[in-house]
Amino acid sequence: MGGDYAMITIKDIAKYCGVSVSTVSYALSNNSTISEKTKQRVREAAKALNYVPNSNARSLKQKSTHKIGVFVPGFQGPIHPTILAGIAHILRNIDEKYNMIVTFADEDMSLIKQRSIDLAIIMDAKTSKDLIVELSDYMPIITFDQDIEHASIYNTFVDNTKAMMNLTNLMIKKGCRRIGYVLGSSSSYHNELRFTGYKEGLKENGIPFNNDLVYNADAFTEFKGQETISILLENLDELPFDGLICANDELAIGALQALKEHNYQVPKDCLIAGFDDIEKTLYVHPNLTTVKVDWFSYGKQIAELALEILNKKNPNQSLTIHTTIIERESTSNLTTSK
Amino acid sequence: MGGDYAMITIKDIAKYCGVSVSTVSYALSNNSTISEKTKQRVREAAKALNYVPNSNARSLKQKSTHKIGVFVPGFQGPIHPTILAGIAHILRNIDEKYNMIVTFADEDMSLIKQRSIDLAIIMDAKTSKDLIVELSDYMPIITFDQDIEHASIYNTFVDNTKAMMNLTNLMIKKGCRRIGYVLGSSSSYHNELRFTGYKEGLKENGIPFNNDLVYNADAFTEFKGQETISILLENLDELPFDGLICANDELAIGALQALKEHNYQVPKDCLIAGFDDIEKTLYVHPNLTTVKVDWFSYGKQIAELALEILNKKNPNQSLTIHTTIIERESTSNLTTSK
DNA sequence: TTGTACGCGTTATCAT
DNA sequence: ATGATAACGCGTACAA
Repeated sequence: MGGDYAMITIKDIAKYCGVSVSTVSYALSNNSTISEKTKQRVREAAKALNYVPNSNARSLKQKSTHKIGVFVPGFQGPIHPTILAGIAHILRNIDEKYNMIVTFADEDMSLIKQRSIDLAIIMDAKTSKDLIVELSDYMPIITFDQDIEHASIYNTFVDNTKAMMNLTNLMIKKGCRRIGYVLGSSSSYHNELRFTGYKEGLKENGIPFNNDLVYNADAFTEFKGQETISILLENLDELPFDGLICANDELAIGALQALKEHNYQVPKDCLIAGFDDIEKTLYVHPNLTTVKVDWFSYGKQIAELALEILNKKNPNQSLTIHTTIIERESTSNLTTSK
Repeated sequence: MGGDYAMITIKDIAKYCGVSVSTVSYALSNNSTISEKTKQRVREAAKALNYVPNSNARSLKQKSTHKIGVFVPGFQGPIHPTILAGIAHILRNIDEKYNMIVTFADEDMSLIKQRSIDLAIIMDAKTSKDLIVELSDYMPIITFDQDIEHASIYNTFVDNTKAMMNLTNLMIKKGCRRIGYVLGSSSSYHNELRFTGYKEGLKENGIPFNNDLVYNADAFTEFKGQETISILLENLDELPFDGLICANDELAIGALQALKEHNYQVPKDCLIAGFDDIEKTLYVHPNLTTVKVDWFSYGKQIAELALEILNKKNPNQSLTIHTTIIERESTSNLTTSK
């Protein structure tokens, strides 16, 4: 028989202590005009009565909820959980308490418009730019992988291009001279950025870009990676590349499979690398060199950005997240030098 | 240059339309005492001015937030994401809108005590019973795998025992007569319940329980499963069991590995099954029979329970979630009959 | 040092 | 059919 959930208010404390509500309010917010003695009495009463301030009343009055909303497309996969943990880590360790509340991104984003939160972090790629701009009328917005120049919109990015440049550099340093590239889905923004990084990496090292070494899988799946490279190798007597960079790990794992099927050995005959550091990169043989984003650190950076915004520190409106290359067996030394 | 995020209130609409605030409020809530004409005018003004009701003011007045809080230990793994999707699925498809808010379970559960939500779903096993009981003073609480008899606490369970009974029945039906059991971590509640199910399954079929066929891995890991069975088999010429039930999938996968290493064939020489339906059960050979909980459906059931509670329908305070056996190769027919 | 009074935005009661 | 006004719980300027 669910009860009535009686609520204790400062009024109750006032009555209990025989003082006015404002005295209670002042005492609880540790205002210096209240005598230490009454403060003590009020605090004890508050504890005795199990008083907790009503957040709705407080938010209404202060025009601030002390809540940060995170809008995710879903909770699947390793990325979002880790980012959320990073955000929570920062938010837990500050004195001024902020609650992190997570929700599915939906059409209307009502939590924002109804002002249930003070700041929104939109991790959902499907939310349209127009909607984000509209939402920024209500509160500051932090985006992920969007590029919207607008007041009170703060964009965060993974530096895909730089990361792929670094990977290309690595292969060249390892002795590769004919580096192939497997493209992912052509409609993807990431695909383009990563490809650019590959080309810039070559350029930086004075290696001419050769379009014949670019293979378009037009998807980010293991299957397409396998198929693309398999079809290629069927008509060739020898490997056209001594290194192969793939737009993501799935493609690389598929390509690795295709190479094995055609009796080429990695990393003996060619090096191979992917992007994203998915779990499976550890299970394949040889295990796969890849680019990893430190999502936990990213979460922490977002949370710090959020706090700066809320504290009106006018932080930079663009934040780049750095990446690390995870070197594994698939790029240990090349032995054949053709 | 963050702006000031001007807020439009019913006051603004009232001014705009030249009516009083109460008229606006009535019009927007479609009260029958307001003429159709002014309703129309007010609605248009609201749309023109981009009016959205302030949820804090509304909650303060109505003593209800229309928000449901879900407290999770983390977002890792396949279970919680799926449950959340199930909850969201129900909450999206009702006319009376409720927002789902997800948070990490922390020490103080301030969102509850501050009345930022109307009902809490606590999915975190670490939250103490005492705290849950305390929290139930503030609002209805739905728990997971707890057993707390108390007003306004609603417990939900997976029926581990029944599931394991069913699995034992299946093996017996397939011809097994000497069924072994691998225990998981002894401190786990689930471990106990599942073991009970195994014993009851035997009993139901008139097969005496034999403690020599119980192997204690004392953990839920693949490694411990492998180790436990491997050590066992080293000192034996033949298999002591013709079926092996493991307290979870990790253990079963480890045990499977050990059997292979000792040149036993599954399911030819013995059947094997696990519990949880983790993804890897599909990748091992033979792929693994297991017990699956339909977490999406569970999420839907929780959400429906929540709505019944909020609508004062006085639902049952205990909800059992059912399971399904997923039959795969590891329990196809036994061929050797010793 | 403490109390009175008002406002935050909304809804609901009571007049008009 | 519409408007004035009180109330929700809290915070704070001002008065005492």
